[in-house]
Amino acid sequence: MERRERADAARNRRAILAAAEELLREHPPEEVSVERVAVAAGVGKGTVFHRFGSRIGLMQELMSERAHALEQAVVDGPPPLGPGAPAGERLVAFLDAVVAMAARNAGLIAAHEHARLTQKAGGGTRLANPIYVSWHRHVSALIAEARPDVDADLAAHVLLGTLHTQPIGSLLLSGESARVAATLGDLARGLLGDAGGPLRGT
Amino acid sequence: MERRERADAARNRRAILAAAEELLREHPPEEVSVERVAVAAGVGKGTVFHRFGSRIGLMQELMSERAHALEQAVVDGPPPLGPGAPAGERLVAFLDAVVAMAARNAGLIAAHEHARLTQKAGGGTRLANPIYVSWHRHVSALIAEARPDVDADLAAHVLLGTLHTQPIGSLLLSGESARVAATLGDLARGLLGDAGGPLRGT
DNA sequence: ATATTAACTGGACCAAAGGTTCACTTACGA
DNA sequence: TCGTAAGTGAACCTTTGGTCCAGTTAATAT
Repeated sequence: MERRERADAARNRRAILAAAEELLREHPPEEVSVERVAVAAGVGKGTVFHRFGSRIGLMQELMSERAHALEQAVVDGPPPLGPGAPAGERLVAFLDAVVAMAARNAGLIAAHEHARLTQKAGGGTRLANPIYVSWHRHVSALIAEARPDVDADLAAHVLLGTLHTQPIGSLLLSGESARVAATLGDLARGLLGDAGGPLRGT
Repeated sequence: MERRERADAARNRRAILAAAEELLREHPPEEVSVERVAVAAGVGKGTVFHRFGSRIGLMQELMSERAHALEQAVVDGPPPLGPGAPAGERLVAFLDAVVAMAARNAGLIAAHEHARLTQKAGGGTRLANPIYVSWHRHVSALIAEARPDVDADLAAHVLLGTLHTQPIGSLLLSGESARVAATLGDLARGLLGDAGGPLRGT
């Protein structure tokens, strides 16, 4: 018979995630070692690795929790985020939503990036991050739909990759996410050849 | 009297730089430890740190060598890279040149990024990298000149930060720099509201 | 209730890498 | 030739991601 997760394991898993979340909210990622998370959660280091495989695994689990809501809104939700609106509008709406999410989790994103670079295996492509992949696919598809003549795949990497970048990361941390959303919107509209151009607000 | 660099020190410095360059050309950055560079250069690890201060210091020295030529072309050289051409043209020309340089040194850029994330101090902003700062200032100024209404500072970060991003990095490594240059050009032209829009080639 | 078992646990342990120390050596000016 | 500041490099330190494994325990079968 299929055994489900043991009660104690589930409790510890939640304790670890909560501890990591809290530590990342109050400390820069490079100060949040796996061991420290384990201590804060009241478990041994081995347990953390047993459950999450690696530092990256832990970060990814945290990311997934957060990304799930956005994912649903895109697939099922009402326009302009969900299906139904024109591609251009959906793209801008999605970028807004992603920036908002990134702003709320700037520390976590930085930590994930930190973990990725710290790891040994060179194979640690960002394409191994399922969340990034799904976001990229979405943005890329929207761009291609609106402008079949541009390199949608690459443009999507530029727009999304920005969020993993340090100068933008610190802006998000300092609460200037509106600027980031506006600029990404300008770039996207410009790329799609929107007649209004990058002028915003006017 | 002012003493200049000792002959043996100069010899070792060049040996270290050459060894690092060679190793980075043939191995992914996370496999090129400072110690390995030292061994390849035939010196002790302490010497490397004495000369360059840290892993980042070493990488930055290598970058500077490469960036110097481009710097000159921008300040002194003929248009459209140098002064004289309209801002929009200078911007596109500069992005082309930067992408070309990044393509030639993709391994080095990845290594620098790797070093930055590995270091302890949280203060390791990218703004501590003088080359990035000068590039950013240039791009930002050009954008502001052409379109005073957009957030030039941030747009410049998006355009340049892209080059430090992993998906784009691997494209550069695999020789697809033309795509990268084209897409950055599309984005820049779109942002500047160029009538031609992002259509290229047509 | 008891036995069985597979999953869970956690602290000791390991290796890699950046960085520091310091006694020793050496190039260079006087 | 001599004094010295600069240069050198091997041993050592520390941190951290990750592994090991012997002991523990929750869930299931009898």
